[in-house]
Parts: sequence; structure tokens; C-alpha cells
Amino acid sequence: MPRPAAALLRAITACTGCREAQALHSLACKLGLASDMVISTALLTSYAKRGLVARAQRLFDEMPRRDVVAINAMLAALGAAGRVTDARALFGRMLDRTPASWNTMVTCYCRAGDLTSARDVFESSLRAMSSSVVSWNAMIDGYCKAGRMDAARELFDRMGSSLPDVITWNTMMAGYLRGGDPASAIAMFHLLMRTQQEGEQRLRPTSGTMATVVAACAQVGDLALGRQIHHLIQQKGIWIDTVLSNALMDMYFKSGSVDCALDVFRTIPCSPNLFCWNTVISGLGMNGRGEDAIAAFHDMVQGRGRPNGNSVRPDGVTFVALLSACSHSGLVRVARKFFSQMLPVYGLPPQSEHYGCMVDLLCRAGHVDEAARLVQTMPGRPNAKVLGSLLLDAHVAEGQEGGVRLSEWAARRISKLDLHDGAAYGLSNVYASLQRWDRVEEHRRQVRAAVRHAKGPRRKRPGRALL
DNA sequence: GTAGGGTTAG
Repeated sequence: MPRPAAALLRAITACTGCREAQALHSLACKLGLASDMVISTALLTSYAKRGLVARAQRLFDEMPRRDVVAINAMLAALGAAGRVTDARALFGRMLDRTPASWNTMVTCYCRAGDLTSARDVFESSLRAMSSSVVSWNAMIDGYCKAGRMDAARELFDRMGSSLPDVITWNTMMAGYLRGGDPASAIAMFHLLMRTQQEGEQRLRPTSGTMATVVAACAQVGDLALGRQIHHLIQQKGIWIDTVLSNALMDMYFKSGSVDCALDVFRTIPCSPNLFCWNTVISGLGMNGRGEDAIAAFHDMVQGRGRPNGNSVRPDGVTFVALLSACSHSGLVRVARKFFSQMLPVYGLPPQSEHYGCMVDLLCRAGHVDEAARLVQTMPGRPNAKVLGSLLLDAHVAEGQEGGVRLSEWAARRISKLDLHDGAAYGLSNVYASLQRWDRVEEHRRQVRAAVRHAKGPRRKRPGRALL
């Protein structure tokens, strides 16, 4: 490939924005490289990654010739956009399919939640002798993400001992973790280490393996194992990327080892990204270090805190972390300021979880009336999250009759929401803790009645008010 | 140039 084409290709694969992709596209045209199949395929993928399927499609349609890689790229673009029917049609027209074509279809169906079709395509790929370990991994991941760990495990076991690669193991571990079974994720990690020691050199754990098992340690609260794994990571010289850094920091923060967490933060190999900052801010907050959390926030937006650090734009999660940090440390005035700056300064309209944080914070500080005003003036109808905060926190303002009244107002509003939300069932307990036994019975009757109503033949659409 | 996994809040 001539030098300008190679340079252009590198730029296309590395580019990050829509306008950048468009600029590189027109550059390719001016250089007379637009008809180059490799360049066009890279551009197609670049558009697809930014969610610009229509542009990707046009590029594809205008290609004078299309090889199997170009078609596979288009197939993936359609799949990522959820256009299952179009993907299937294109796949059906393909004369020679590579394993990547089959795998793309499996992933496409899995993402659309159609596991039956995914399984059909997967089995066909086995029959067509066009499968690879990637097909198995894609299918297993589909089951994992659908919460069907039994089916995932069955496939994993069917693979035998030589076919699974480290990604297969990572997928299974992550599946267990996401499915709320961190103990099984840890068990698989031990099994992986044993298998590797028995001579499977392909099964060297990656930073992804370590991130998952560390997250599992954090969930079961096994700091001892977590530390051991941290040592193992250093001993094996596994590269601690931002993902693994986050998992380690999170584990240390959750176990109260703030200094260890900050040590990890200081040694992140590149400039910390949004995820890293969010982890640090929430971690400091949950350890009662509200002032430090706020300082971290300022470092984040100003690009300080690290030599040659970049400025990072906060997102909604950042503000949940920041506001709850304020809440844990009783920093009411600062929280009000940040909350009011969200839209005008940072361009982030407060969501219900942010209102929830503010309600939580105001109630804890005894500003029950202000919390009530906030909920009553928030745009849209307050949902179970916000009302739940109000319900659970308003009576914390002890001895305040207003608090109890507000709690009850929230309870009534919740009972008008969809009861399948689960929040309504928690109500009885709150009443009980308020020692209002008369209301407990009354509420339980309401819940029973509403559930009967919900199960009845005239079931309304879920998510709508029942009363 | 195309196909698979991993981290963050409450």
C-alpha cells in the first residue's frame, strides 16, 4: 500500500468523532483513494461506530466492488444498529461466508434478544465447518447477557478442554459476576489458573480476567483474596490498564482502604478517563471524604491532579457520585451549588437519580420542606426512585411531624405507581419502622388489591398508574 | 479494513 494510503488508514482507525470521520472521507476522495476497498471498509466501520448507519450504507452501496471483508463490515454495521432483518437479508445473499460472517450474525441475533435464531445460526456454522472459537464465545456471551448461565455453562462444557481460549473463560466469569454470582466467577478463576499451570499456555490471564475477578472479590467482600490477586498481577507483569485500575480502586474503596485505592489511581498508566474519575469521586464519598471528592471533581474538569492530565467532562454518573459524596459528609451548600450548575455549566439536565440524591441530602440535614418543594417542582412525575428517597429519608429528620407527613405523602404517591416496581412492597416495612401499625394493615390491603387488579383480565399496560 | 470478553453510582 502506498504511504499516503497507509497514513490515511491509520488516521481512520484511530479517529474519534463524526466530523473527523467525514473530513477523512473527503480527504480520501480528494486523494483519489475513495475507491480503494480497504480505505472504504475502514471508513464504513468508522461511520458505523459513531452510529451513522445510513452513511455506512451509502458508502457500501457506492463501492464499485465489494469483497467479503467489506460485506462483513456492513453486516456488523447493520447488526450494531439493530437492523436484524436487513442483516439477515445481506447474509442470505452472500455467496462465500467466512467465520466472521457467521459470528456477526450470531452476535446480531443475541443483541436483538433472539437467542433461538442465534442458536440456529450457531449450529449451522458448526455444520458448515465455518465456526471458530469466536462463534462459541459469541453464543456463550449471548446466553450470559440474557441471564441464562445454565445454557452458557452447557456450551462451555461441550467445548472440551482444548477449544476454550482465555476470552471464553473471561466471558463465563463476567457472566457469573453480572448474574449476581461472584462466588462462581471466583471459582472459575481458580480453575483457570489450575488449567493454565497444567500446561495450557494459551490460557494466560489477561487484564480483563483480572478486572473481573477483582470485581468479584469486591462484591463478596474478600479483600484478602483481592490483595493476593493484586500481587499476582504485579508478579506476572500484567498490564494494569484503566479498566483493571478501576476494578482495583473500587475494591479498595469498598473495603475502606482509601490509601491503596489512591495509590492505584496515581499509577494509572495514561491520563485517567471518565470512568476512573467517577470511581475516585464515589469512592472518596462513600468513605466520608466529601471534601476530597469535591477536590477530585475540580481536578477532573480542570485536568489537574496528574502531570499532563487531560480535562475530562463530567457525566450524569459523576454528579450522582458528587452529590452523594456531599450527602455523606453533610455538605449541603456545596451540593445545592453543584445541583444548580448541572444544566447551565455542564449541560447535563438533572435526572431523577440526581433529584433522589438531593432529597436524600436535604432530608438528612433536616431541610425536609426544601426536599418537598424540590420534588413537587421537578419536571415530569416523580418516579419510584425519588419518592423512595423521600419516603425513606423524610422520617430520618427525627421528631419532625413534617417529616412523617411527607413520608406518608410519598407513600401515597408510590402506591399510585406501578406496584411491580417493587418499591411499593418496601413501604410496609417503612410504616412498621415508623410504628404506625394501623397504616401497615391499610397499606398491605392496598397492595393486595392493586396486585389483584394488576393480575386481573383488564390488565393495563405495565408502567402505567393503576389507580 | 470485518467477528468474541473485562471497569464506574445508588
